[in-house]
Amino acid sequence: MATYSIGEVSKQMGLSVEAIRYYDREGLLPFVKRDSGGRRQFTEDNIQLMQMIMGLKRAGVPIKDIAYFVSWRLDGDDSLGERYDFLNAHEKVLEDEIASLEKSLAYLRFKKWYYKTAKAAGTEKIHLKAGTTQVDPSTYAEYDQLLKEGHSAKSLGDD
Amino acid sequence: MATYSIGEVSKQMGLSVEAIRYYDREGLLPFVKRDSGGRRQFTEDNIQLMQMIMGLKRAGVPIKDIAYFVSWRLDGDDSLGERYDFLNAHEKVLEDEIASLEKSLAYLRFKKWYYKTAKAAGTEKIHLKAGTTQVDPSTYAEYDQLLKEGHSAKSLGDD
DNA sequence: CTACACCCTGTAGTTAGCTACAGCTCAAGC
DNA sequence: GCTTGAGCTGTAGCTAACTACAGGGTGTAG
Repeated sequence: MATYSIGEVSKQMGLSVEAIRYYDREGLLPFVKRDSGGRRQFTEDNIQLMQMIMGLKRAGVPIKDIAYFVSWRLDGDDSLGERYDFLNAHEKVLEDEIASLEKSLAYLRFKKWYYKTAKAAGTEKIHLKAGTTQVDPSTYAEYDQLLKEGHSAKSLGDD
Repeated sequence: MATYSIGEVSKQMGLSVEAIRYYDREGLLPFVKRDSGGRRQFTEDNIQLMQMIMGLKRAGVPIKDIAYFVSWRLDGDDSLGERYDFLNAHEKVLEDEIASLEKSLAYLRFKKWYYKTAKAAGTEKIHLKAGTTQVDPSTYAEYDQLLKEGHSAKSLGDD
């Protein structure tokens, strides 16, 4: 069965060699065997597992939590319930995070429209209560109106 | 005009006093004046601005970048273009991040379905190529089929 | 047989975004 | 006029997720 060195895996997966060793130290790769000289030998199998692990990492799961997940794997079918619960909990975290980012994006698009129109007018004053740096309520009202008229938030801010 | 102490602002905005001082040190609050004893005095105006800044922070904008944005504000209307470009660039970052998280979420939901069905069968083996820890292609095919039949990814993984 | 690429461990350093003192000042209440 | 609470600065410490050596081993090619 073909095996791969840490350097090969590094290139294949786009991770630094140091990062892979770090993941190993943190308990993410307990399934990786060593050769007689103490070097890590990665099998196809191992690499597929690592891809799963990187999937969790991309999903924002902390490395310590992934280590738990991986250790459950070693317990075999007994831990199927724990693993399901773990993913379920993290699904919620991800959903919440996406929702929060969507809100931030909406806010950012409002601000884009705000600066686009200010720039067109040559001054930010058109949006401010006279003599302050506070945004005038009519600015928000105008934006809401435009959204109601069917303009998308994305298009409103675009130049 | 009413002003607020750092402690009041801390409670009002749900930030620690230390965090606010940290933001000030990093150049996020150059507009905050001091009283004769050197204490920060926040106006209503200041607080609205801070809320805008926290909006950018929630959107994942690094504190150093926000400091640039804030410093442009001090340049007045001359910097409206820069500020628009800044928000535009960050809109793209946010969009990409959301897209990436959506992909992760889809993956996580597949895994939930995978463990839900494995648990129901009592063993993960139903999804693996015999004798390996590699997922059998038929598992992916089955999941894709279910999605095609109109089941939502969210519902498929739910218990 | 020796150079060289690549691997190893262990330890130290880095960045972001805070948190936690230590030691001091100041204003208000009793 | 003294205590108390809140504020100040400056510096040190913390966590996550790496990165960067230093010092040493290994296996293959010429």
